Amino acid sequence: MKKRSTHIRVSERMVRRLKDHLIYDMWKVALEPAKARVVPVKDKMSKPQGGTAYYALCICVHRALFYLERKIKMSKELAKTYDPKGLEDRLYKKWEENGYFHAEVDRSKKPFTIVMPPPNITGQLHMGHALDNTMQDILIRYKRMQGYNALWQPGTDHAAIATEVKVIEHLKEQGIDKNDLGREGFLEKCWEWREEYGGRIIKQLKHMGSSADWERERFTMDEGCSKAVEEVFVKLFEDGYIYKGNRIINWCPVCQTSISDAEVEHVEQAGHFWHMKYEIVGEPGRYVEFATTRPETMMGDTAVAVNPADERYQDIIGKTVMLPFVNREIPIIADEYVDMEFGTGVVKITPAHDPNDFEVGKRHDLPVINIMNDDATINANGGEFVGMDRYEARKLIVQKMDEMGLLVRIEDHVHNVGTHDRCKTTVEPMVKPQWFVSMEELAKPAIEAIKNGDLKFVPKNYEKTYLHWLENIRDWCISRQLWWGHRIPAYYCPDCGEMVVARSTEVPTKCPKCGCDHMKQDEDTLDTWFSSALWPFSTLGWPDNTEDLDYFYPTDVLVTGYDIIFFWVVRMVFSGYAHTGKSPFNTVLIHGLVRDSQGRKMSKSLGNGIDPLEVIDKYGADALRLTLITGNAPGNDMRFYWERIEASRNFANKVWNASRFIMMNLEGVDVVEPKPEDLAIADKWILSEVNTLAKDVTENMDKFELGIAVQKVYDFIWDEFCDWYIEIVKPRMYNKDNDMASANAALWTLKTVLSDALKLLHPYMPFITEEIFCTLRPEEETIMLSDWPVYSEERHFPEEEAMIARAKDLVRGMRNLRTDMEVPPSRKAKIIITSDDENVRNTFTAIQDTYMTLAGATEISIQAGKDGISEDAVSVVIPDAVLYIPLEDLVDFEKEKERLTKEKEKLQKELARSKGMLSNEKFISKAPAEKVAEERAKMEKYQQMMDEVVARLNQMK
RNA sequence: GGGAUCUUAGCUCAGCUGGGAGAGCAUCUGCCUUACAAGCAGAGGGUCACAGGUUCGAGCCCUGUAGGUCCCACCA
Repeated sequence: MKKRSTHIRVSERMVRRLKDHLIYDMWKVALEPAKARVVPVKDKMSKPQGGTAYYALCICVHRALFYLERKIKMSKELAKTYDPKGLEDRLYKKWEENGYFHAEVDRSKKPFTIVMPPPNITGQLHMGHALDNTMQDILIRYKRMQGYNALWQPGTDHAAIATEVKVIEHLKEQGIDKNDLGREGFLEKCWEWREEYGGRIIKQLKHMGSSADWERERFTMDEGCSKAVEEVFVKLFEDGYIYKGNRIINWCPVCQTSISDAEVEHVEQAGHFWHMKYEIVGEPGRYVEFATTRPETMMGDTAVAVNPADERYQDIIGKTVMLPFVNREIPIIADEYVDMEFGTGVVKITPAHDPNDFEVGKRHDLPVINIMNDDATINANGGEFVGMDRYEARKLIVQKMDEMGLLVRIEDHVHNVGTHDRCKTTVEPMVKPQWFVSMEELAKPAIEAIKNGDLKFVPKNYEKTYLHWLENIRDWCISRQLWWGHRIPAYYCPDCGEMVVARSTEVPTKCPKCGCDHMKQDEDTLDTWFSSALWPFSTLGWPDNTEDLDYFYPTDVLVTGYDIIFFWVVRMVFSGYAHTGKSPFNTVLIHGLVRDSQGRKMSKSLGNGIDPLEVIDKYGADALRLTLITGNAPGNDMRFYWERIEASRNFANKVWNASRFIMMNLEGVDVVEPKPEDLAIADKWILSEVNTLAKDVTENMDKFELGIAVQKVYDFIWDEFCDWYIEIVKPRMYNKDNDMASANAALWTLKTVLSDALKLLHPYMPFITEEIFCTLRPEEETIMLSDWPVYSEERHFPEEEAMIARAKDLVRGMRNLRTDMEVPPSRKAKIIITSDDENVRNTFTAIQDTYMTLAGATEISIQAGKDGISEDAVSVVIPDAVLYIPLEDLVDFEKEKERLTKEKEKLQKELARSKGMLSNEKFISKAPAEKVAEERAKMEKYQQMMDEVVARLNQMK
């Protein structure tokens, strides 16, 4: 436990002054018994502050002690600053132990379901998770408070490649090679690794305050999910959507597996264009010149192609050229694919190592010659270059071509190179037997879903991205040459080659064709996303027809980043339609990336990532959550910087202190619901404000405008509740007038409004709100199951709102005047309010106690005319009234004139604008009547204020 | 090549269906005031990228230009 002591913070300069006056030592002596000490502060307060020093000199020792006693008393009850440490873990434990997160089928309630995007078991919590999970938690907590049966279904993903790479590394450290262990042995290690580290990310998510139903935690490779995967594979195969084929795929030479198109990231790279030539057979000295970015593939060339319409090459179509090194004669063919305008209009065709060439090759029945091994070294088909790495071979080939006089020139060239998004290795297109999902038919309902409104994206513009991808979809390569993952349920007969696809419960022991008894399962596993695609329903029990599935499915909202729309969202949607007949969710809430303060992507290699756990440790989870949600439009990337976290922390502290103050005043007092007539105008006003706030926040949250919603709560608590209401009711709280009913009403209102505000804030800042709520209302068990505030017409008080608006105008006018005229706040004054309007005068009388203290008034008199106002009073014009303050000795007439002139200019501008609009006939005739009326009212108000200012100026002459 | 998106105060960003430009941070001034100096009260600061158009009225809608970011795409 941190030991607390009370500090009096003073600037170094003040300490010097105090010492000069011998007060310092006296002060220290006086502070001793209170165990407090004076701490000179270097930072903010070291700037010269004449007023501060002056004030300090005036403080007598007794007064210092009075404050100290109070401060010490308060620090005993609740810490002076909000300290999230300790408190967060304690509250989270309470929530979890009480089962607040758990959801069971309950037909009397409406379900609300979110499936958590399963984090990789290899993952460490990063800002992306933090944002994603905060948004989900906000929605879940909100709906739960609204009375929905809210289920947040969590779990983890087996992350095939990532995990396999991780475990291989792990084994390497122990000197073990994957292949020595064999498939079974390796898988055992993977499971062990998962046992040890796989739950790490879940623990970290809990630090965020995530209220997921951990009792339902799932894993993409657990029994149920695996069953779902198998079922889907078999079904899709039987229906003809899954096929095996020898196609050109993206091969990662480092991970040694095929990858899908979505996993290929195109990166711009500076490379070269090598212009080379092949000699035409039978025409010595005649060459065809072409350009290539990848000379090393030339041993796999099986043709040279030109455009059939290209006049330059008409006479050579059908001839052959000689391929150097391997001395193979290859044809010159004509194909539309070749762009005549580009380069020399000649393309070398390498069907085994280029997707386009593969297509050309198919059209022309060209042989496919693979020249590479799985690790991207040249194989036996590469003649003399066998065994070399692809880049090494490239260099040597260029050199040798040059020596043979076949290299024409080298050009610099920037081009897009496909890389594996996980390891950044340049992918090698290769022809291999792989499994595919035929997408065209399956995509149709997913496209239709957007068009018929079954599925919508927030923000909406991502629907275009989604549709564009689906409308141009290509078949999905689903097989991976990995061990960790769902093994493809296909079985082969080694004798006759027969293949059977079957559920594990129906695997044939004997080959159905030749009857042999040694069927072997396919070595490959499935793409990780194949199982994630089923996540919304596999976690609820599918393929079995469970109660959970029937009740919680389809889910309501899916929250995820725009970066995995193609990987995941698209695949979940088409899978949902294919296997359950429904879209797996009706709304996709998309968020952006969290970037660093300079707008760069946070990445390990740059080392610019900010660890959410570090932020939580320093500022608390609530501050982190608030920072991630505010100041950013849905779907946009956001920058993270520490100043923003501090601002959030400051807000938490504000909430903490306001609550602490209220609770201190509630101590030992029995607060009861006041009679309606006991509620003061200010009470009704703030009750009305929080009532409207509940409506607005609910509306924003229903539209998924989370940032706007919490911003409104923030503004309400800080500006309206703390800076106005609490200040207004302080005299009543202290019960200076000895009016019990009034004090009770004030305290009751404080308590009520604070409770509602805390509830509205709870989804965003769960910890601090829970801690305060439970202290404020010991009879309540938790805020997270309390009722969400609902707008009620009975608590709508427009008249009181208007009245308090007048009080604010008055106080602001007084404050401005004090600043302009340099009247110190300590100087209290008499205020005379004049207004011709009786109603206005009555209002100012009625709300006198709301502004008297804040305006720094000792006495208020309200009158119609200007009788009895001394000539040298200072005045402020506010809507419908003028304030006069007799400050004889302080009035500087020049300053006063200056002030009023400035005011006049301001009003003139406003008046000109208003008059301009109203004298525009077209505005009068075409704009809606209410707008015209509004403008007219404004004009009248300005005119009236203007008249007052002018009258005042004339009087001063 | 196609598409999306952005350009608003010194910085980071809000600004919902078009109706008097906002916040936080930073800056300046005054303040230890019966919760909070992680605070209070004031103040300054913007031709809303540019050019047209629609409209009584445009930061917002339309067209174009410039610049930035991102996604998709088979130009060797």
